[in-house]
Amino acid sequence: MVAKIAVSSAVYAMDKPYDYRVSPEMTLLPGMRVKVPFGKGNRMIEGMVLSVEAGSEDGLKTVAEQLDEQPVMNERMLRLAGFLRERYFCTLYDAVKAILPAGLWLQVRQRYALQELPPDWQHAAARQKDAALLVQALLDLGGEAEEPALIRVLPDMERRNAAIRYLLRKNWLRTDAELLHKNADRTEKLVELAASPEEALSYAAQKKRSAPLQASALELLAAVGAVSAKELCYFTGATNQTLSRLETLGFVRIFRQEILRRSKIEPYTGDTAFDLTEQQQAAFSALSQKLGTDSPGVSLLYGVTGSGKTAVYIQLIRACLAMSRTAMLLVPEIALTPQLLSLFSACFGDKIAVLHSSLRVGERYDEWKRIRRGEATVVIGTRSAVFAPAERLGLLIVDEEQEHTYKSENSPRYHAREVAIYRGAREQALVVLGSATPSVESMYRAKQGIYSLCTLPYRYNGKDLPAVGMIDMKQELRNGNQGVVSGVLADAIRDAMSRKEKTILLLNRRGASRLTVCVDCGYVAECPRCSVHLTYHAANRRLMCHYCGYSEPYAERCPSCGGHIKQMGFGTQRVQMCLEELFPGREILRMDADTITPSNPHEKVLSRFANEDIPVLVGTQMVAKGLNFEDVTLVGVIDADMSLYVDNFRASETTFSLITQVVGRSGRGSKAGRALIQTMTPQNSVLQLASRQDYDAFYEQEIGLRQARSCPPFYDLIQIGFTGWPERQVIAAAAAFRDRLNALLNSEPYRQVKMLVLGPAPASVAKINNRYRYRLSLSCENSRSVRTLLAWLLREFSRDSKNRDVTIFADVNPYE
DNA sequence: AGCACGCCGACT
DNA sequence: GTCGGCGTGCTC
Repeated sequence: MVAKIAVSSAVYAMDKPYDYRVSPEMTLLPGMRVKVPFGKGNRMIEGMVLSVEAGSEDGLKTVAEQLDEQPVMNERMLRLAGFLRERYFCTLYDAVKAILPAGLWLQVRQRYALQELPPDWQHAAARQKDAALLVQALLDLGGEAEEPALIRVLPDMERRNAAIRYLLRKNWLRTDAELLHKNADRTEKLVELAASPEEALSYAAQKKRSAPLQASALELLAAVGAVSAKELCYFTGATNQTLSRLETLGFVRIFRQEILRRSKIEPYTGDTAFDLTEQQQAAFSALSQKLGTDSPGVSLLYGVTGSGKTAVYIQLIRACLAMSRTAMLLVPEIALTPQLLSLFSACFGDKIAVLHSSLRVGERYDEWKRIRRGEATVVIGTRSAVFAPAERLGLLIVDEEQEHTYKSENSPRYHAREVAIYRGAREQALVVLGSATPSVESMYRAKQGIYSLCTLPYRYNGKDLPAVGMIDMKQELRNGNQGVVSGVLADAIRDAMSRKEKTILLLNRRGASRLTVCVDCGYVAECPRCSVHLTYHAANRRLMCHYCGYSEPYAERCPSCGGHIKQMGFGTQRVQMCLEELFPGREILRMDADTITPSNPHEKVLSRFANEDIPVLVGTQMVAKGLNFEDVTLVGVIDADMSLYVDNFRASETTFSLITQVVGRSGRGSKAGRALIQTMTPQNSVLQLASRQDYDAFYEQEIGLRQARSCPPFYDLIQIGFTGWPERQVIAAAAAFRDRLNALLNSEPYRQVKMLVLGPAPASVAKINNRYRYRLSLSCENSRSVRTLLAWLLREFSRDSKNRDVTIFADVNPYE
């Protein structure tokens, strides 16, 4: 028999199914993982069996080991892997890894080894027939075996376990758990002191001069005993190299451990029998009609913030379960939706399975198994949950479908919404895209009739949307206010405080960060390996690079002229300080990537804001989404322009969506809400429309621009990325690729393909880790023939020895 | 990517 | 003469 196998070590240019001989004693089925010898050195690598057929075994290598007793992917999942490969230019195995849970690679295999047996062991075990059977089998296998081998000898689990216990008790057998394969995704590298603290400290004192990093790492460890490698590097500036040096010296032990973290589901206290409003009922009827039909298609559920989309979701899922089909709800970010989780758990109890990245590997794997066995019929999760092995899928909901978190940043660079639509079509499941500010692409398709459209135009509580005011920061500057909080906003906050109402402030600071500059000579601290500025972290008093992890100690004096170093620009911290000055004695709560840690998670910050006497919450994007606080009546956007003037065709859409969402946080309770937007460009039409919450007008304006610029939804944008060193070689390689592509586009059969090729241009971060990054931008119809052409060119590029030092990759409709 | 093969320069 | 530099080509 011949198996076609997708191998793990294949890079894109050499990715194809490889044929292997299957020995007769192996029962291989498609969807099983295997180990196979590969390449000249016959090193053992992982593979996924795609098919097993009779055929010529001439010159084939043989499958070495079977890793699964049962297939872990069914035919449909294998087809999905093929779809990902074709659509997102990744290898088949990358697709497999995206589809399967990380826990599958962390499966613990019990390994058993025989110990020295007494000479009369057969006699001693005469009354333990099962145990004798296992011992004989182990002897035949050379004294050692793994669980599956013992299962073959003694399939009955109860009897097998009893026999094993007996042998372990007698010390005839030893067992240890062998990690089959370490998937580092959700494990954490920990460093622990291996010597006594005294020893470590004396070595540290001695090496203070010659190896200051080793010294400070040891000092920290002497104080705390064990710490994650990441934190250790963060606080001392040590690198992994420092740590491995300390390990070889015998001062520390480095090991991996699963991250222990799980967001608990808070009990839900409200009612779970929903009386749908008229508009909700209308949407529900329209959507539920499609459930269970032959081609239910895709529906866009466009409901303004607070219109009650969740109630519609719940009723739809109930209807879907009633047809004994399963349902899936994708959300942009689990951590931000604790309220949603408790609601769903109240409605569906044990039927729900929750999948997201901050689960422990084991938990994630357990949830995956529950879904596969059909025990869990409602799947809730983030991006990768779209691959959940749900059978008889009837409904796929993508909530806040415009969110960028649905797009994967690394290979396979898939978009969960697109995968959901693919699955929906394959599995005859209804796809519902929900949003208060739909992506322009989805709304366009709805208006074209490709998707059906359901609208929830009114707020659930019947309240008007908050009144929104614009504050011209240019005017503020002219009036001599250099601060980050305008007089008008400060007055409004004070006003809200006096009524014991609360304020949320959004700092829209995507991509922007503080600069560390010398006020005397203008020196700016930059990363030596990347083309970015270093940012100051107060926690460890170091300047850090967010891209490569480089860090250096913060110096008070300029390294080039000895002048004064100052922090420029502002972050949430600066806003917080500014407010503390304005309102002495009042606590100002801050929520951003720096303040959210495992010991201080979202939920904790949010519950403090809800329950304590804290008048203001200031934070980044994370304060914009999904929060529901009764007494928040004021929302302020500190710098609305920030995300507007970036080089990205989605900038307007993102800004519009963010401002609409955060404005919607105001006035959710009984009192009317208000919002204030600070901007340097109050005349900007996107801000104007966002302040009026006028999505329809925004859409009309934006769709025109998209058409004029050949952007999605009219054409797909395929970005070809080139990274390497030196810079001119990267540029030359990108230019050569462009010329080759243009030449092909000018000849048959591609003459009729419409494609606009731009570049090469440096990527937004032009250098990371000493590798230069350039890209070509292709605007084109994303047809099969275009993809085939690009796939072929990508392969050719990698095979060309001129491009040895340049790596190439494609990204379809990147968000960046 | 990784690994071996192969063809040239610097050494015991 | 050989050890090893890395350019080249292939992976069932």
